[in-house]
Amino acid sequence: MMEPAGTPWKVLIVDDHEMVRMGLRTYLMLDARFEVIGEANGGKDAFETLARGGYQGQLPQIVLMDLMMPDMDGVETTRALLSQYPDLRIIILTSFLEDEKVVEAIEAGAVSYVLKTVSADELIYAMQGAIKNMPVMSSDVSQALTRGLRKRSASHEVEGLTEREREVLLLIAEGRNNKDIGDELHISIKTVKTHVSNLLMKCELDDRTQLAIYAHRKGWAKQG
Amino acid sequence: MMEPAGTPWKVLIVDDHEMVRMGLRTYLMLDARFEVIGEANGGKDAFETLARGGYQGQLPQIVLMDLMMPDMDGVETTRALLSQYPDLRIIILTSFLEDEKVVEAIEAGAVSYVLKTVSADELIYAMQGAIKNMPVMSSDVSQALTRGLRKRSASHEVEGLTEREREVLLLIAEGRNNKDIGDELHISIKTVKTHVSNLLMKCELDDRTQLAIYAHRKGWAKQG
DNA sequence: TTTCGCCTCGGTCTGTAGACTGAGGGAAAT
DNA sequence: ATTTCCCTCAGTCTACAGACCGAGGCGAAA
Repeated sequence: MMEPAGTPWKVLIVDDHEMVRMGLRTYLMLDARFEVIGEANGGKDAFETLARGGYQGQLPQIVLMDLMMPDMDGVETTRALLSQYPDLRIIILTSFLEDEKVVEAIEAGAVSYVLKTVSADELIYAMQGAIKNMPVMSSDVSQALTRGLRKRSASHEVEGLTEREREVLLLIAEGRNNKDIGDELHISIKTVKTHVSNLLMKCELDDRTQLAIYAHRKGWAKQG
Repeated sequence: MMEPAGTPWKVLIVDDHEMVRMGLRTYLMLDARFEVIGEANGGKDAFETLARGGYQGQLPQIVLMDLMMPDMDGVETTRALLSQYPDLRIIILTSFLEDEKVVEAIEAGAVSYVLKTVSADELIYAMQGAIKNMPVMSSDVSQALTRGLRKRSASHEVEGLTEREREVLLLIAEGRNNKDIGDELHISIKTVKTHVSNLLMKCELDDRTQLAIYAHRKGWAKQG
């Protein structure tokens, strides 16, 4: 990825909040090194537009991507985009600092993870880092990253449950049914049932209600 | 609240995300009827600045307030501000549509509740409504409001669970099945089902797993 | 006495849960 | 190269869950 002297880096903004897109555009208008070539209000929108040849035939080099979007998750979109366009530099923008999400985002190939509370200066600094493929993260974010990694490695040993089983367990602990869980995890209801059966066997319990209680007692459930 | 002809309405933006503030300011620069006189990055910031006399001695007439902020909640800030400055017109801005939050916001005195996904046009329309003290809400929001009110009125009676229903609920929260519960309480499985159905209706939940979680969240369950 | 709420029980019916069996693919370890 | 583990999915079957219907007894309140 060579910088053509004098040519601004082409930026795509993906966020479902128009006012955030507007704010970002305003940020970047201040800096001649970047040019916003397009906006998308969701992951699907972004993906489809790129598949159709980009914005006025242009492909972005940098993508600023919101994490929480209604149609396609930012992490998921990151994975999808990078599988097609591996040279994209994707920066995740988010309001919340969730340890797991940070890990997922970086795993998905995002170069940086930036909180929406940052100033224009800090964002542009992160974007400059992105060009050089150098992650620029605040100490908050890097702490969350290491915490998330620790949690994950720790939870790998938890009760001999697999990653997937734990995901299913947490959703059960939220009161979701199998159909719901399948939709959430993008797997069939059959597979969900398999995981539930395995959970019941491993935890030596009789039904999903007991699983939900179990998770809450262990403090694994959200807002428990 | 009289409109001085030709004088723009003074707006205060309260949001912890600088890029949202920037976006909003850019929105409002397009409209001469509004002038952003100040910004705050949180509830406390806003409150303290107003207490010190406002922004360059000016007090806002309209406040655009984010709901989720780290230091002081948008609803809380709304309540606090209105108790001091009852003429403020506060519009809540948020990313998420939570039934309860909508109700709380309106109760706190916010004139409107607007999603961050709206366009500049729609926001300005809501602000014009705010001037006239007329709530302008999308159908999404008004539905959430009515849903939230229903839920609340229902949950006020949730203490209207009968003795028997509470007993059944606690047993469900222990992970017992209907047969078990029937044996425990010396009643038929049919009667247990009746109580469970009534519980589901009163608590507005879908199945016994959600009932168990509900009881645990309320702290009603044993060893919860 | 009538009314009302609660508890009790029955039947029917549909949908989901969960057990059980079998099977293919991928990734990592040996 | 083989084993092993995990994730995935299918089909079948039984049991339970829960909705919806109706109904009787019982005690407290109007």
